[in-house]
Amino acid sequence: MNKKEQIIKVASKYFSEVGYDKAVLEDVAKEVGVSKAAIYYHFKDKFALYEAVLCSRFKDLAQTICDIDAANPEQALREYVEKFGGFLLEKPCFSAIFARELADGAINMPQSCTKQMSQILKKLSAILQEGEAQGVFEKENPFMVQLMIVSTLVNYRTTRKLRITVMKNLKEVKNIDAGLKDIIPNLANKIIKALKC
Amino acid sequence: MNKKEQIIKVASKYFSEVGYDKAVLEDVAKEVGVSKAAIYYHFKDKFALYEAVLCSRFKDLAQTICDIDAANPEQALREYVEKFGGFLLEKPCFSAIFARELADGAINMPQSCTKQMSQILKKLSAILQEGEAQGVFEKENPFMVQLMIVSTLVNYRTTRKLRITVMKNLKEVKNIDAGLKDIIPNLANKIIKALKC
DNA sequence: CTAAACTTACTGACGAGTAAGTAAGAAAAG
DNA sequence: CTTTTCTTACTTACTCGTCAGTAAGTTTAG
Repeated sequence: MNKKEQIIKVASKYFSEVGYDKAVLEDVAKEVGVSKAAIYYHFKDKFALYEAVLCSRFKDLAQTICDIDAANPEQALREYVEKFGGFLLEKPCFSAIFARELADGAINMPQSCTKQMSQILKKLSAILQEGEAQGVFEKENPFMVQLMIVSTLVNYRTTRKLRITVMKNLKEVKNIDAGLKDIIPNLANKIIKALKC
Repeated sequence: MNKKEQIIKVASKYFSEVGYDKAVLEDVAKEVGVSKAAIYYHFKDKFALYEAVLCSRFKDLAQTICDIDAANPEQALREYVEKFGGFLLEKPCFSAIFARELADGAINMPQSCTKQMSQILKKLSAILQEGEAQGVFEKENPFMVQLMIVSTLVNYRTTRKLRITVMKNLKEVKNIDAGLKDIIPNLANKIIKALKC
């Protein structure tokens, strides 16, 4: 791994943990073992570094999603959820970054990333339409379905500590929580069930 | 409305629009028509102002949710989604604030607010358990159900512009999107269907 | 009159970004 | 071949804008 990639990786961690505004390039630099100015050697500015983080992740995610090729719409939708969830498991920093982008309305998201998001939604929309055409799924707003999947997954990741806090306050929900990995198949089942005719 | 409440209201708008870090007290002060120091007269610091915004909203939301009293679990769950969504419609600034808190894992959320969140989840958990006991609903992780409802609703609100951008990129999803108000009953139906035995 | 509710004019910490420089290696010139 | 020049990949030591917070004072309301 070259230095530029090291910078991207460490920055990705900071953007994830503390968000864009609180992520400080001096901290990133120290952890990589370079000076802050070295980061400016490789990236025009802080935002360019953030873009580098975002774009590589969205590119990989879109590729993962567009590679879905299932025998039927139900299986395709299951794979959609599983592939999405699997990606979040594989890239631990991405959930929080994604969740913050959703929460902020993605107003500063580079166009290449919104393009990838469009491709991702296109895939989901195609699955839903095929399901509808085959009489397997009811017609449904793909944006709402997308958010039921995506925001649930990413926020499930980001709210881990919050859930523990909430559980401490309540007796009724003890030992009910699970990790992200465990809810992926569950969520897939629920989304499919919600959509089935 | 007294000055303190005006400050809370305007601050709520800024916290919603640009997030905590980017919300600048000088801007809040100008819009209220006071000096920044006057804000410090009423609130200890910026975070205390944020807490005031958060706590009043969560208190009202928890009250709204805990007042749900339906004849059966299915109706109760429907009301849960409708009341939650209705609250977000009534308090336009709250969705983005809530979404950012979820995305950040609510690590700085005051205890009184996490307490209210616990009460809200307690209500949902009770509805789900009653539904399970009556053989109406399958057993399900209440955190996941909560996020399917809450994160979908709040992020539906925050991603309005993003959805327009995404729609511009795609031909297949034209004229499919809807406002938050329109998806509330739809989401309720889908959640209920997903959970029904 | 007093206390509450403000004001102006700051201070100082923080962090993004930069100017000027250096070291090492590669390429070009003689 | 050796020396000069150029390039890449950094470095230190800043600058400067921003904004949270504050001191000292003034104004307003009761």
